[in-house]
Amino acid sequence: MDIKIATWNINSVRLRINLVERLIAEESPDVLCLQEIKCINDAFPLKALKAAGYEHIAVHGQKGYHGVATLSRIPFKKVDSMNFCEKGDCRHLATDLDMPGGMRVHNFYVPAGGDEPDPEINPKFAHKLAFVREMTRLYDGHRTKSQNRMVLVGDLNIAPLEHDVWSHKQLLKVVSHTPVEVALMNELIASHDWVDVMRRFVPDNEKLYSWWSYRAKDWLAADRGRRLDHIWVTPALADTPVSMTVRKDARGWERASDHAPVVATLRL
DNA sequence: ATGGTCGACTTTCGA
Repeated sequence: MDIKIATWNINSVRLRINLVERLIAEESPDVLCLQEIKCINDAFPLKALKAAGYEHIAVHGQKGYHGVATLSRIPFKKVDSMNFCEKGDCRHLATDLDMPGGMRVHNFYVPAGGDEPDPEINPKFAHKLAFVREMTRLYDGHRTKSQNRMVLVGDLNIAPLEHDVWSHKQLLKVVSHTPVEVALMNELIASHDWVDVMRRFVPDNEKLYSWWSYRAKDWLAADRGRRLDHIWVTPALADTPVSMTVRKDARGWERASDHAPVVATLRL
């Protein structure tokens, strides 16, 4: 069987519900992970998304900021969310899919980290680094069987490779591509042997982005993007990815999010 | 040259 998983930082799900519906109509993913829903659970557009074919919806929202939701055509066996950095922010959902062999889907919204790339003077950057460190310790020690087949997606707010940004040199001191956070992300990847699914399909020496700033006069012409969104799988699923698409066209839709959806299909 | 644009508990903050 194939399972199609999509991740999208929607930047207000209420404002862009029509764009979510459009992506669903065009891609029909089995699982859709949203970040920055920016609403409390009660304000989440549950009815519209159920009508779009998602009977199983986990929402972890808060007022105004952050918030994640995982929509699925496959039932959940279990839904968890971890509280990182004891902040109470809604930045994570883990859903166990009820399917042969099982599969756990982690949906993450990592703190952006503010502007100043010095944790000594910027508490937001310190929070980001602490958050990624906590992710590294997510499965210290033994994993359970349900933690064997895992997918981790989301807006991780870090572009680790040279060609994950439009200018490696010019972004070395820009939060999202600084050596300290890239090193932490690499530790996180190594800690669970995560496989970078996007880079399975696009070589490391080719530019690959999922986010383009709102501030550019012409985002498409300037093409000063960064790869902040990711799809990773554990080694048990390393041989399953058969396709991956960054829906860059969605960045050009009317009243778009600044992030493009990333879609991958796993063949089980 | 140190901006620019979004969305939200908008007159400010987070991204």
